[in-house]
Amino acid sequence: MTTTRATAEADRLLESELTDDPGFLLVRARNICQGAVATKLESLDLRVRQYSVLTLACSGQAPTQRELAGFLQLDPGQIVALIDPLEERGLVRRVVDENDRRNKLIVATAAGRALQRKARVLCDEANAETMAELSLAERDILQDLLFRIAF
Amino acid sequence: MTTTRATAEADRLLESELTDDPGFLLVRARNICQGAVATKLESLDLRVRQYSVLTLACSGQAPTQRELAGFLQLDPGQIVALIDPLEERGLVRRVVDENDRRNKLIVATAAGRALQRKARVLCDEANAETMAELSLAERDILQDLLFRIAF
DNA sequence: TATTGTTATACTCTATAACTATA
DNA sequence: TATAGTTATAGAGTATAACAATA
Repeated sequence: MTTTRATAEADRLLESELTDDPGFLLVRARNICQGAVATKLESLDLRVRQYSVLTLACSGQAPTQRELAGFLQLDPGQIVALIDPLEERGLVRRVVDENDRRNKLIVATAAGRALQRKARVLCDEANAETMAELSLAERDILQDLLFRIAF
Repeated sequence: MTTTRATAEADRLLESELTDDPGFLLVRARNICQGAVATKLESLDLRVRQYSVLTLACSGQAPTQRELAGFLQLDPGQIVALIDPLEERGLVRRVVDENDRRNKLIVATAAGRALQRKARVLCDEANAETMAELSLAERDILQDLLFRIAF
């Protein structure tokens, strides 16, 4: 995402009622945050989505691809293309669930866990930059409010 | 966006540290909100982006296409394709800026203003649904926090 | 020379449906 | 028959560069 913050250029547009639209604010905040994270993760050759999958694979919950799709709000068809490169790089493995052989459980390898720890640090940095204007208490409040919308 | 909330299916994944990542929460909240708004606006044959442009065109600020691009975090090249159908439908007009004939000012027509008012009502409904779990005071807080990240 | 809008192109993301293997 | 994963395809969204008109 090369998109500039491009704020100074059009300050007068803040007059618009769009500025009061929480949906619009969510889109802008998400774009800025996503852009910051994506930039940081480039150094590890990871996409934001791949980082999400890797983190879930590290959770110890051994999610199925179907569960990943639900949690990440993606179609199951997209999960395949998301996991393939991670598996090729040896970061995660697809383990057939012996209780139901249709399921493939996604689990991180040692290399995957190591990379996830590095990525996590970069993400935290990016998020801190994005929320630099907010106090730590405000960040906690935001997190709580977003969680209740998101789940 | 057909994406389901798909929460019940993978509640145990909430254990993952991803749940504490404000970037991930922003993405999920934005997806849910965007989906609700998009569904509502379908009845007016409006995309979310088009609604944003239309609202800015109604602001009385007569933005240039360049200013719209900055405010909406889009490349100038995309603004053309965004405005063309609105102009064809007679909702906005491109007015050459006589002070600088390179600029085209985007202004809403009477029909555009009427449609924007309808769309605004639908958006408010969608946003209210998205934030149903939050008290009115909490919605104000969220709006403030998001604004400070977004601008 | 620099900037606005325009056009074209390629790439990513998203949505949909059909196929296979297991149950 | 129903579900999990896979594959293919089309459409929407995004990034990039070149061009004409204007400054």
